[in-house]
Amino acid sequence: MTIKDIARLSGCGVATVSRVLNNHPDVSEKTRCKVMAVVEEHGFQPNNNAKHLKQQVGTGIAILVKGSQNMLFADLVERIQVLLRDNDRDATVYYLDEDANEVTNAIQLCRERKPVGILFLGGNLEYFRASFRHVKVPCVLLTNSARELDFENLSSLTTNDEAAAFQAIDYLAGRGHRKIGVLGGNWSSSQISYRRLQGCQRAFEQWGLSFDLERQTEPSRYSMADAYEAAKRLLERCPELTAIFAMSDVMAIGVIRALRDLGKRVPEDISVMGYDGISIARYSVPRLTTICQDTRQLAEQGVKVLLDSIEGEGRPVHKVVPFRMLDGESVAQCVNKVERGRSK
Amino acid sequence: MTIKDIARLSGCGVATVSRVLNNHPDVSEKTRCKVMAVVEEHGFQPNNNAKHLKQQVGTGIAILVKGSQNMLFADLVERIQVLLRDNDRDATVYYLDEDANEVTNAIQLCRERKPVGILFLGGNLEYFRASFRHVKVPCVLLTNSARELDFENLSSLTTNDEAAAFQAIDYLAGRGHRKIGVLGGNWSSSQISYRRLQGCQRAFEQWGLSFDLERQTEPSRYSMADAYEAAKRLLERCPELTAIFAMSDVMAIGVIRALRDLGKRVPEDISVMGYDGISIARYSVPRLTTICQDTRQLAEQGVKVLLDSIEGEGRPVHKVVPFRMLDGESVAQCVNKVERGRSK
DNA sequence: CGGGCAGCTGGAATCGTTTCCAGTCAATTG
DNA sequence: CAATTGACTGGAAACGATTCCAGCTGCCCG
Repeated sequence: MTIKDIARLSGCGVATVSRVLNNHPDVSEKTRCKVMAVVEEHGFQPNNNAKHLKQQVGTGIAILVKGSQNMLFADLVERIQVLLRDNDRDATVYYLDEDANEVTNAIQLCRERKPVGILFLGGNLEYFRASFRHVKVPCVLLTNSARELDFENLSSLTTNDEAAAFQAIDYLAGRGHRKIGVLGGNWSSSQISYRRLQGCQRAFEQWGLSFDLERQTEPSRYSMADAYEAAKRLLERCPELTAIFAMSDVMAIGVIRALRDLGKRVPEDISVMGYDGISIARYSVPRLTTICQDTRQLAEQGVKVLLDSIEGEGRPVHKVVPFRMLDGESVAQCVNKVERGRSK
Repeated sequence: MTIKDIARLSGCGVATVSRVLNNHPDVSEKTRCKVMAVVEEHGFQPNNNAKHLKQQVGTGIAILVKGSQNMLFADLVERIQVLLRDNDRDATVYYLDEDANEVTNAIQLCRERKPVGILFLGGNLEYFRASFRHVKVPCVLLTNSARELDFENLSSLTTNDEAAAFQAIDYLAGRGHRKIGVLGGNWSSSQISYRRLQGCQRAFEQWGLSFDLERQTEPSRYSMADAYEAAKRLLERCPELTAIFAMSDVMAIGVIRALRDLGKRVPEDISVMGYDGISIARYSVPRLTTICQDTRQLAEQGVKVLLDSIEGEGRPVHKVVPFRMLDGESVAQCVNKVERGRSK
């Protein structure tokens, strides 16, 4: 069933049918009805390949997601999909392994599909530097800043990771914690983790707390399983900790489980601070005290920026969306006076 | 940059270039190299619209997901995407609201996109009866059986919900629980919930336990927030319960949170049984005792069945994949002798 | 009455591929 | 040496839409 058949059946030319289908103004009401009747009757749908071939555009948008365990991203992806659909766009999601090597692969796929725009969740700047040179379509990086790259087609939206991490540590220190462990991604390969770490360090300095990077931190993937193991390693090496800052809520869940398996209570024996503010934070036991990223804004603005870029609206933008602290039950006032007295 | 340019630059015909690009055998090694060199140099990618237009096929697969809160589906979607990618297919995910009205909308989109196959997670048979009449491409329904529909193009893969729910209740009853609440979807609109409910009822009968459908059950969406509220309503109405069976782990998390907020300990005061076996089950506090669906098999077999159908391999199939009980800490032996003594 | 114009229509060119088919060239064979 | 083969090759016709452009009305006005 093609446009030609419709033309034949409705007794007019293909051009007219096309005009009806695309709501062009200069076609008489009578003809429009006649054509629509035939179209309805046969449930005709124009062939998108032919359409896009002629129009020289795709409509599809690619969503690249790095680290599928990340529930924040799952939330974002869903919001984004809905928003795009409201704008008559549809999106293909590509999940990338947290390990880097699959990325070029995904970009390859992405280029084959010729999306008209790309949303990248959690990507590293290195990927862009290395592989996005030849990507010409507009691109929005979410939860990471690409300000320093200033590519012609690359915008970015992020939480102020440094400030958020600062506040997390500040919050813990303000409750008396002096020995705080930090669990996050690989500092050297992930800007996001690195910036959060910097925020931590600034807070430690400001409070005059010593911070031994080697001892008090432990790299981990952003998954419960990895964080579980990492927390055990960390606590074995550094048993004097009274609080742990996990750089994602999913990790925090793993950490809490690990602590309980070690016979420690949260928050009575040790406090845990999360990051992200995923929905489970409000339902877990104990409820997570966490840094809450604004997924609604990230999604809405991300989509808006991308669509604007696709429409050809000027220069890339690099925005920072606000975060807020979400109080839970996983952080307690530090009362281990005995411990602190004994140490040193 | 088109295939014609490549032809001109490499000094041969378009047909030859096309053959090189598609790895056809009858092209000399020399020509192949020459063409590939030009292709590499310019980073040429053939236009998929033209390709698919000519080949009369899309390669895309649509994944329809009903109820985005469902983490089991999130897990499945990711596995499926990876599997499809390994088979050189790419997929577009459409999230549907748990409310029905959006479905036709999605089907509309689906038809515009002309996917070559559809994977439907958690769909109701009514959707198919109503809206899938005209969908001609192969379709696989996951986590629900479509055996009774016997559409030409509709396969299905599911866990034996009835047996699984039976085992859940049987497990609880076997640990001394006599008053068990059930939290699930809307029995009348969701076959999945209904079959699980039937399994429950069979178990109650077999143990000779009374079961008041109105009092002891509470419908809820498959989300933490809804289950939280539903559990509170249920317990207010029916305070003598010693165990609650939640028809998804996500719901179980909400239930546990609600119970704690009511001052009840899990599992000491009241036991909670989940369903799905999502990864968080092993990390939550307490660890969930739950029915574990085999997501690996669901994904692998689902993809296999769909791809086979696309290749045109005969009749639709309706398979049942095994489940298993995952022991956690959210169910305890019922020792409320006082309670039981007092009642009646 | 004829020229001009507006409103509508349909033929045909176009988009970038794939693939059929006819053609070239060199090697092999009777 | 001519004929037959086989391995390659390139021109051109699809695929199904959009859109330019030319044509056909009917109408108004001078």
